[in-house]
Amino acid sequence: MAASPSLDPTELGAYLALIEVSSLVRHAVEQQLREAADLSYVQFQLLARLGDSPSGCHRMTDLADGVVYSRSGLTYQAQLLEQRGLVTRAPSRDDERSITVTLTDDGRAVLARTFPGHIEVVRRLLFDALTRDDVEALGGVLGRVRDHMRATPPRSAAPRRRRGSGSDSP
Amino acid sequence: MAASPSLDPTELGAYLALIEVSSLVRHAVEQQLREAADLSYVQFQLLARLGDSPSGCHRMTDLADGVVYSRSGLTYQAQLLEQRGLVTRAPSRDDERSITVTLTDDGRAVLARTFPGHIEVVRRLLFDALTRDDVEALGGVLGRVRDHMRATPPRSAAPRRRRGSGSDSP
DNA sequence: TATTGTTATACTCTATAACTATA
DNA sequence: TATAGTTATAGAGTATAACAATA
Repeated sequence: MAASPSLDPTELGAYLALIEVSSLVRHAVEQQLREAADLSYVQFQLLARLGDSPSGCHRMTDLADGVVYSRSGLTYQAQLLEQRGLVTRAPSRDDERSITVTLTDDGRAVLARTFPGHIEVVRRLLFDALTRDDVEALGGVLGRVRDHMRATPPRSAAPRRRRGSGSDSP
Repeated sequence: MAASPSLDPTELGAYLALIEVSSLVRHAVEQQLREAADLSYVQFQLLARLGDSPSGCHRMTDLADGVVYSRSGLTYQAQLLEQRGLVTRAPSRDDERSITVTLTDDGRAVLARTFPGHIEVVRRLLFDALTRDDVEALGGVLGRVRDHMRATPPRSAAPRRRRGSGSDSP
């Protein structure tokens, strides 16, 4: 397999541009979040995801699936947020094994206070150079990629599976 | 400040897709590099950049500008590569302050052995869902963003400047 | 037994500041 | 003085494995 694995120059260029752009955006955004609210990007993502939910809460597992790659990593970040009083954690009534993470008023306030600056950085870095057509094209293509990835065997969501390339039958 | 900072839904969607896609690509690629050659992504980038150079060498500063955000971070990674015999470091004849980093034969071999698998992951994840037009559009737009970013005050390349938004008097 | 989550631990990476040496 | 790079140090983040509790 992987006989002629080279990418077209066009593909290679797109890949390298993706890496460079996303790295710079990520870096700039992390810096802004750190200064504005002393939040890591993961922490911000957790708050944003909770804030986006109508109920303002999610189970740990749901959060882990969308944001972080290991459960322990999520536990770590959630603990930090809880210590700062930005979220609460409590067992779910639905399923006693699950923990429901809920955004507090303080957490919502921090989110509201942080979001504008975050968006500002993104817009300046990412969108100021683009036309509306560019933005639509970018979102369209990346959305397609995202859907493809979500449908693809997600190495992360299957901590059980040894990402072995064939016989993983225990 | 930042009175109406919200992004269009289109912009927000493009941004979120960019973050999710780049995170997943990065994660998958890092995993592959770690398993295939025990390389971090930064280390791979350094090797790739050196391999891409006609002379097979670069100054530390040039490498730092393109790959890493702090000089000490680059020193750290370069040391690891040197310990493994994948690069050499020697003072430049041109400017005795500079260190010239050179890819060794072993380094080139590792690069050659690692690149196909790397590309394979990228293609499967990123390009299998895209048409040629998609790829061209993606590369075009991201290339424009990259150019814009490179022209923009690079917070990273100016470790001296306190990125304070006006009065940075300590 | 399978799932949810935590803990303990070890390790990688990164950044800051102080330092040396050359231009 | 400014630039190129290293070192010391400290801290954040992540993953793995072992663990407890619920379904």
